[in-house]
Amino acid sequence: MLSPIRTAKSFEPTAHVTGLDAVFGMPGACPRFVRDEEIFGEGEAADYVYQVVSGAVRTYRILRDGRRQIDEFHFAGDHFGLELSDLHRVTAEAMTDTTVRMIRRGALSDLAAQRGDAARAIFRLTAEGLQRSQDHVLMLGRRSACERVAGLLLDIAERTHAKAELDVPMSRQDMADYLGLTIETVSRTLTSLQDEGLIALPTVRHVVLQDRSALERMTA
Amino acid sequence: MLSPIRTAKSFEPTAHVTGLDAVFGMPGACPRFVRDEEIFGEGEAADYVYQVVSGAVRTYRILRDGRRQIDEFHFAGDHFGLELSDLHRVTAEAMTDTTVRMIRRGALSDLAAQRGDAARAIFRLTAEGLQRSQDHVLMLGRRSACERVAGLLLDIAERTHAKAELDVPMSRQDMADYLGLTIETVSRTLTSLQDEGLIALPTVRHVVLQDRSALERMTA
DNA sequence: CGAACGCCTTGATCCGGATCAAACCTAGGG
DNA sequence: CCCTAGGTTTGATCCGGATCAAGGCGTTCG
Repeated sequence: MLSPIRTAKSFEPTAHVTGLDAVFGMPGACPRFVRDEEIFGEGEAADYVYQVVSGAVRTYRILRDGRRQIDEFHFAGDHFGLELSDLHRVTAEAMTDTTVRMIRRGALSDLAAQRGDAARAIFRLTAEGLQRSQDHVLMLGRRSACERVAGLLLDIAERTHAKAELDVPMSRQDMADYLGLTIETVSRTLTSLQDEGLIALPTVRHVVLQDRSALERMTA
Repeated sequence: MLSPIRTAKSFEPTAHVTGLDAVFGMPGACPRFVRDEEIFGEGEAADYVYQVVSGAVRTYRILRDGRRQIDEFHFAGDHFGLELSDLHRVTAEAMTDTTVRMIRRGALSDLAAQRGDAARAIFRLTAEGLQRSQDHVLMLGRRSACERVAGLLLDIAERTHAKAELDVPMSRQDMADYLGLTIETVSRTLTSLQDEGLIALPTVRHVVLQDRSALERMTA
C-alpha cells in the first residue's frame, strides 16, 4: 500500500535536468519517507511516477522463499516507478530519509500525447533504465564477487557525484541483494579491497576510493 | 560492420501485431542472415531498428577476457537494436537462418513525433525490453542452475508459441552464456531434468516438456 | 562408406562463495 | 554513561557449479 503523503515540503535543487522537469517541476506533493519506509509495493496500482529529490531508494522483488533481488538503486534526480502495465512489478523503499516528487501517470501520458519532447523524454527514461538493467545482467552473469563490489562502488560514486570519498546509503544486505551475493561475501570483499589498499573504510557507511583506476580495471 | 543486405524477400506472416506494424509493414528490405552471421556489432552506428520475421537472434556483450553474456534472445515478432545513443551497445547474430525487417531510426523518430500511437508503441517496446531484462536480473542474481534452465525452457516455449514440444534454436553455449553458467552445467542440468521425468530430450535441439507445472513451480 | 570435426555428455576434481556460528562494533535509549 | 540490539565482521566448514579431461555422437565432406 502506498504510504500516505505526509508533507508538501519544498524540494532541494539536487535533481538532474531532464526533459520531464517541466512536469516534475510543477507545484505538487513532495512527500517524505523515513528510512526503510515503503513508497509503493509490488502489485499495487501504478498510478504515479516518481523522482528522487533527496535521499535514495531501492526497488526490489522477492521470491516465494524469501530470496530478495534488488533491481536498482535510485539517487537524487533518478526516476522510478514508471510501468508498462497498470501494476507495479517491484516494491520501492526509502534507503535513507528521502523526499520524492510524484506525477500522475495519466498526466504523463497526456503530456506525451501532446508534446513530442515529453514523449522522447519518457523514452529516454525507459531506455536508460534498460541500459542500466543490461549492465546489471552482465555484472550478475559474468563477474566475480570482487568485480561486482568494485563496480557497485564506482557506480555509487558516479551517480552521487562523489569524488573519492563516498557515502554509502545502503546496508550490506542491500549491497548483497543487488549484487547477487551474501552479506558475508560483501563484507569480506570490502575488507580484502581495503587490505589491498584500493579502498578505505573509515566507517561502515563511508568508503574512500584510494585507487580508482585499479577498481576500474576490475570492472573489465 | 553491418552485413550487406542480401535479398528483399517477402516476409513470412509470423510476426506479432504491434503498434509499429504500420511502419515495419511498409515495403522495404527484408535481409536474410545465415546461422551465426552478424547482424550488427557492438560499437557500430545504430542506424536501424530490427524486427525478427523468422528465425532467432541473440544479442550479447563480451568482456575483455572473453567472457560472454547473452543479453536477450529474440524470436519471430520481437524487436531489437533500438538504442538510446547512436551506437549499438551489443552485438546481434542470427542463431539460425533468419529474416529480419529493418527501419531507419530517423524514420522511426519522425513517426513518433507525428503520431502519438507510434510514440506509445516505441515506449511499449522499450518497456517490454526493460521488464525482460529485470526478469533476467532476478534469474541471474537469485536462482539456482536448475531454476534457470527450467525458466529458460518455459520462456522459449512461451515465446515461440510451442505447446509441449519445442525447438531450441540455440547451442548449449548460448544457453550457458544467457544463464550465467557453463555448458557442462547446462548439459548436466538438462539430463537431470530428464532423469526426473520433467522433460525429454529426443534430440539435442528438441525438448519435450513432460511436466510443465513442476517446471513452473521451480520458477518460483 | 569412412574419416574427422564440432558439439554435447559424462566423469573427476577443485574452488569461490554460501552457510553456519561467534564475536565485534556502534548507534540509540534508558 | 552504560546497556542493548542490530548490523557487521570474522572464522570454520560445506557445497553448487566451475574447471579439467575424456569419451560419445551426429553431420558433413572427401
